[in-house]
Amino acid sequence: MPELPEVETIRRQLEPLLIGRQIHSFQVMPGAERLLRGRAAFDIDAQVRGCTVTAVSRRGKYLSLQLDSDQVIVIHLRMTGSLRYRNVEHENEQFTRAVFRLDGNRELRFVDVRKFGTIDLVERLEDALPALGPEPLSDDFTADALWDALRGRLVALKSALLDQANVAGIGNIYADEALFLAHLHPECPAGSLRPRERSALHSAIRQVLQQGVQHGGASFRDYTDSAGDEGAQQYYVRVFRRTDEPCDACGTAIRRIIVGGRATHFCPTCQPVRQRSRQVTSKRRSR
DNA sequence: CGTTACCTGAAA
DNA sequence: TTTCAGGTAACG
Repeated sequence: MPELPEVETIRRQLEPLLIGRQIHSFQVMPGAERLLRGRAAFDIDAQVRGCTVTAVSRRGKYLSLQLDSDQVIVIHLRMTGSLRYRNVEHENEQFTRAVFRLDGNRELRFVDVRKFGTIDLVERLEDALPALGPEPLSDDFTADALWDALRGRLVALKSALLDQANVAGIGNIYADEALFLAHLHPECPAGSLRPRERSALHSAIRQVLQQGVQHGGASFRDYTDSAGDEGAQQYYVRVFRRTDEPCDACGTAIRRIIVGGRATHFCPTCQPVRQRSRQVTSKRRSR
């Protein structure tokens, strides 16, 4: 469920709460063992016991807790995962799948209805990450860097935005929103963008993600932050899940289509299919 | 490359 | 009862 702005919101909340805290134990609930991707809970528990959290970071949609043992806990929330920072006495959330017991009678709870989320323990962060594109809110993310990822590709532009190897952290909400802001049709070939469109897309991506962070993320269905509160970004979306509602730029009914297997929302007037898609040139060399 | 599987509950 | 879901990896 959570995309970059939601994970960043959680990171900002947890950072001051977790830094300096010692982990007393780690436990996985019965039936949720798969979230460790084959590793045994007792093994993780043995390694993190007594360790202190020294940093809380984010890369794309991954959250990581650096430990003073020089190991890193890497968490991905996938579709319905969330984290809760609670006092031990606080009522247990339904669908709690794993718990880090901390000093001061605190707990970090991993809650996840669908059990898609994962927790890894590694020596170096990169060991737990797949190939990821640039961080869209960092200086590394330039219009040129974006174009490097899109050039030569025939896939639907939206699918390219969802590919974490191109840009890290964009998900279904912010892909639709960025394309709306950039006036680009979600199905146009990724490699067909002209220079102005590339820079429009580049700034649209940054804008929607920044706005998402400012509003504490978007709570459409499941997302809540580490205190259990909702974000506000759902009140600011222009197209996402607004099927048949009037576009607030031009009044045209928002359309919903499926692109790359994902529900996709756009304004057919503000985001027209390009008359003649320009040739996709220079094939991109394989990474 | 597009499609399917992974899970489970809420909404239609 | 069926459809749908803020994601990704594994298919063919």
